[in-house]
Amino acid sequence: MNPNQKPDFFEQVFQVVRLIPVGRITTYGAIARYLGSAQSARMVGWAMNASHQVHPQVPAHRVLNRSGCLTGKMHFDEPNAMQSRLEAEGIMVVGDQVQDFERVYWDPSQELAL
DNA sequence: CGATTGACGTACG
DNA sequence: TCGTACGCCAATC
Repeated sequence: MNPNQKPDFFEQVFQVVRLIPVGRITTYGAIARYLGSAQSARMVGWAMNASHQVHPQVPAHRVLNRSGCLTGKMHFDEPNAMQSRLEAEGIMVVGDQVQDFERVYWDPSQELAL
């Protein structure tokens, strides 16, 4: 990376994603909104794309879209990895869609509410 | 430098 | 209620 280690939007996203508890998930929009870029949910997804080469391990598999669908499963080393990890954490996934989405949903602006 | 795409979300039909 | 269209911001072609 560049020596200009300013508060990158990407790093901000990684930080929040890492705070997601096991067995819980969140959405791109929720993270974007928490960072103040509510209308830049796409940037969150873009950041996730870089999360593979970043820091320890960013639980990108815990980040889904507003529908609770595993939109980014195809971007993992193996499309099956995302669902497998979610199921391993107790999250039921059927048809690339998370079950009990509302129950496992974790909102940073709510849990990390300032 | 300009056009297109993208791990999304909201609005409209 | 479901399907389609448009908007945002940044990176890549």
